[in-house]
Order: sequence, then C-alpha cells, then structure tokens
Amino acid sequence: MPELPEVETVVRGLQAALPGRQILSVRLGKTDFIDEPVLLAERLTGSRIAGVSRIGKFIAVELASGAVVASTDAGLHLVIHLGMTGRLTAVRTSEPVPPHTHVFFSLDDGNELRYTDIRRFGRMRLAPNSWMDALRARWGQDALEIGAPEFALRFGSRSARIKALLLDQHTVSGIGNIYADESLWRARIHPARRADRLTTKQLRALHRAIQTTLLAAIRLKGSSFSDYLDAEGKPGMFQRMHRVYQREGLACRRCRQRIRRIQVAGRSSFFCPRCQPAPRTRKKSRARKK
DNA sequence: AGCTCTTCCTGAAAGC
DNA sequence: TGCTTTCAGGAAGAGC
Repeated sequence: MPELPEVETVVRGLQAALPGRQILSVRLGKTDFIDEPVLLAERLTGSRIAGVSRIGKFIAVELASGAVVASTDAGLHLVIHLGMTGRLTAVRTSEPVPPHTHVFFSLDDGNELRYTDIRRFGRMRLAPNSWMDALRARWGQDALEIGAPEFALRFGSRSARIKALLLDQHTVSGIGNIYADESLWRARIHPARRADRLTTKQLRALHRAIQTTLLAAIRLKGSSFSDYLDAEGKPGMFQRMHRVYQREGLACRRCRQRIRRIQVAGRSSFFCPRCQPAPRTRKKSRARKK
C-alpha cells in the first residue's frame, strides 16, 4: 500500500523521467476514478511537464504554463492518489501492459506514463493552483516535516485513539497503516491508547519513531507487499524490516513475545502486548471486591 | 465539533 | 473440486 515512503520513491523516479517531456497523446480505459476524464485528456494532450512533487500521499505533476489561458488561477497540475493498489510507471512503450492499466500518456521521448490500479481506490484529477492550496490547507503537515513541539501540540490535545489520529491525514499527512504500526512499536505505544493520555516523553518518542521509520523506509524504496512498485516497476525492500506489520503470531524482535493483531479505527493493528502495554480498561469498578 | 463507522473495488485465501 | 465468504485499506461522508 503506498504511503509516504512509497509515494516519495515514485515521485523521485518520476522526477528523473518526466520534467521537460511533452505529452503527445492520452489514452483512457476505465475512468470511474478520474474527475472529468474527457476534459483531462483534452487539456493534457500537447502539454509539457514542468515538475513532480508530493503532498502527503498525493502526487502532483505540474504542467508548464504555455498554452494555458492567462488567468490568476493559471498553473495546472495533474493530481494522482495511488489509493492502495495504484501504480504510476514511466516505461518504454514497447513494455508489456499489465492488467488493469487504465491511463496511458505517451511522451515525446518514446516512453509512456502509465497508471495501473487493480482496485481503483486511487484518484486522478486536473487541478488549478487554488485546488492545490486548498489541499495543503486542509491537510496536516507532512509527517517528515513536522517538528516535535508542533507534533505534541496536534496530538496531545486529542481524545481519539492514537492509531486513528496517525491515520487521519488532517492531523499529519503521509502515514498509513503499515508505518503507523511500525512507528507505534518503535515508540512502545499501544495503538488503542488515547492520544491525550500519552506523556510528553511518549509523544516525543513517537515523533522520533515516525521520522526514523519513514526515512529508513525511503532508503529501501518503500514496502512491497502485494501490489506496490516504484516508477520503474521495481519493488521496495522495507517489508523485510517490518517489526510488527503482518507478523501476527511471530516473535517480537525485542522481547520474543508473540505479536498480536486487533482492530483499531477499523484497521488491522499489529503490536507487541509486552512492549506496548494496553490502556487501562476502566470498567465500572466491579473489581473492587470487598 | 469530535470521533467512529461504513462505503467504494478486486483478487487472494480461507471456509465449507 | 468448486462454490461462497472474508479480508485488505485511503479517504469521503454519514451517523452519533
């Protein structure tokens, strides 16, 4: 599943392949994940790519402002979210086309930018500068850029469970299920703990754990489980470093206790019951026997 | 307002 | 064997 490290890896790959290229033609398959597909194809045909960047888990392909009508809202971006099975690759046109490939942008260097997405949880749209600004405004700061004090401020005042907040892109952007679990393990925090019950020390540890985990994952070009591949179509290697994610029943790498799986915030959450102690359950104090 | 649950989609794997 | 059911999850929107 593409989260911050995977999207960052794809973006870096595309930065090497796309800037300066002209889009010669656009071919569409299924389009139910695209906002206004006909308009998108029309506007992109003949346009030139200026740059590629990441906003949270979104990929923004900036188009050169050449033919765009001069208005205050000039500056057009092709915005792509990979959902959970989306792939964006820049490959030779002669490369075989994988199943579920729904968008083809043929480029002026003989390559083709392709969007493949088995489950079509991804999104694609054309967006003006104002839309990009609105996205940045309603999204939380990037998980790699937020400082420790700001992090403690955003989380420490919330009563929701920490795992739910880590997944909520409005609080901090870029973290998904894998890196939430891996970071919580590293910081020794149970996923169901209320954020406002964490100590300052724990919030600081979690902030550090997130940075460390994300940077290590980027170095290994992300985690490939079932579907994720980078811009060249190659898998990442960070899944080999996972400490809890998808390791139910296996020994904790720190204490050998068996890793458990529970549901938190509607998602599978993997944790070590010894390293990450559960929150106090506080039932109606029936335990007060005598 | 803040928080949690449901929904979308497909294919792999488990269950019967 | 072959069918049905369950599960995976990002983010929007509904519901409490």
